[in-house]
Amino acid sequence: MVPKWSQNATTQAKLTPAAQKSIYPMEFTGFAMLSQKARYAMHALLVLAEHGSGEPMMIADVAERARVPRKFLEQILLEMKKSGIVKSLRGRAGGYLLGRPASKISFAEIIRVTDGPLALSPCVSVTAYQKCADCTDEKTCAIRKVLLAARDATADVLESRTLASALASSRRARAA
Amino acid sequence: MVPKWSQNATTQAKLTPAAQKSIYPMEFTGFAMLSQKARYAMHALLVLAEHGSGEPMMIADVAERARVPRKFLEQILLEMKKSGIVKSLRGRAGGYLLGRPASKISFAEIIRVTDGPLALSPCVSVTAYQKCADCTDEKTCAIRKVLLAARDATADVLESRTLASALASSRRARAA
DNA sequence: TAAATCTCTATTGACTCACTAGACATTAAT
DNA sequence: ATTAATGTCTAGTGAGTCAATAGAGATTTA
Repeated sequence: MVPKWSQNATTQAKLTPAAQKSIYPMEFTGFAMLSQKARYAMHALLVLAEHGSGEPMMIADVAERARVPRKFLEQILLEMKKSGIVKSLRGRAGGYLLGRPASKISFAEIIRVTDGPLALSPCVSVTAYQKCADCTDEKTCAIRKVLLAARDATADVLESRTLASALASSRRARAA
Repeated sequence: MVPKWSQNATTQAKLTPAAQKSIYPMEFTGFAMLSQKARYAMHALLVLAEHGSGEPMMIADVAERARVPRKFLEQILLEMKKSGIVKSLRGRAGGYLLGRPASKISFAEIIRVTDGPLALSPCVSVTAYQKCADCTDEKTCAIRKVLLAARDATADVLESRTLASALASSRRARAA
């Protein structure tokens, strides 16, 4: 039950093939753990945000700067495009650009696209609500109240942090 | 990419075998979604909390009251026992009891046992920290700050809510 | 027309999830 | 001492997910 990445190094199981090839040579488990895809997406979008909104940036360049496997990044950026987070230009001098100012792209949005809703349970999801099948009374459910509070706390943080604010805070940290 | 449980009913894919048999006939996806095991654990522990600390309660009874498959519940309670959340009596008139007062058992603890750390990334985990492999400087990482704030927000909520407080709030809601 | 780019679908191997099965150990009543 | 009732433990299973990889197709510019 103990997640593999919480075991100490000597007892650690062998790596997944993904992890062996990936720049993240660890196994992750944990109920709220972001997928590799989400981490890749955040890195790539920060690269695009840093690059600015002048010329488009080619997938290959983004892949290199963000250290994301190129073919995987293609899929990720395609999803980002479908959700409006980025836009693309095709053909000869094509590439990717942010779809909106970096200050209008929150981490909550990025994570929802790659990994789905933030809620701990469908019955507390704002973007994808569903009643639990066994729940006799949602108003009095002891568990739902807790999960709702947890979701709201997470969402508050992730909605308020944007690519722009993250970039700014990291620049501030670097300066200091 | 859109998680299946956020699609509307008519386009919903067929259920997993687990979901078909389970009392939760839905598919879940979502980065922070609790496992079925965690939900079962919370239900079962609330049943034990409600039952009180007098006589032990048999697995079979807990399973029925909490509506959890009996064999699966055995495994869950065994893990809970190993972490000290419950204790058991073996033999003829055996059964399970909470290992501590319900006011000393937080949801954070339950979830950590069933689903692992609360952190969104190993580098922000308090209970199972690990450095990310690609991270050149943790102090200036744009992403880490966001994930850390999210983890802290979630943990604050889940650490503060206990079986006792959940039970009380649900009783209050029922009275109103 | 060719070259460079993004777009889309399919496939893969290792792993996880939610169980299920069944043998084993312990205790209390008879 | 035996038996019945309980918890303990290990292993297995089928469907599904994750993190890619492969390769053909569409679009644009030179």
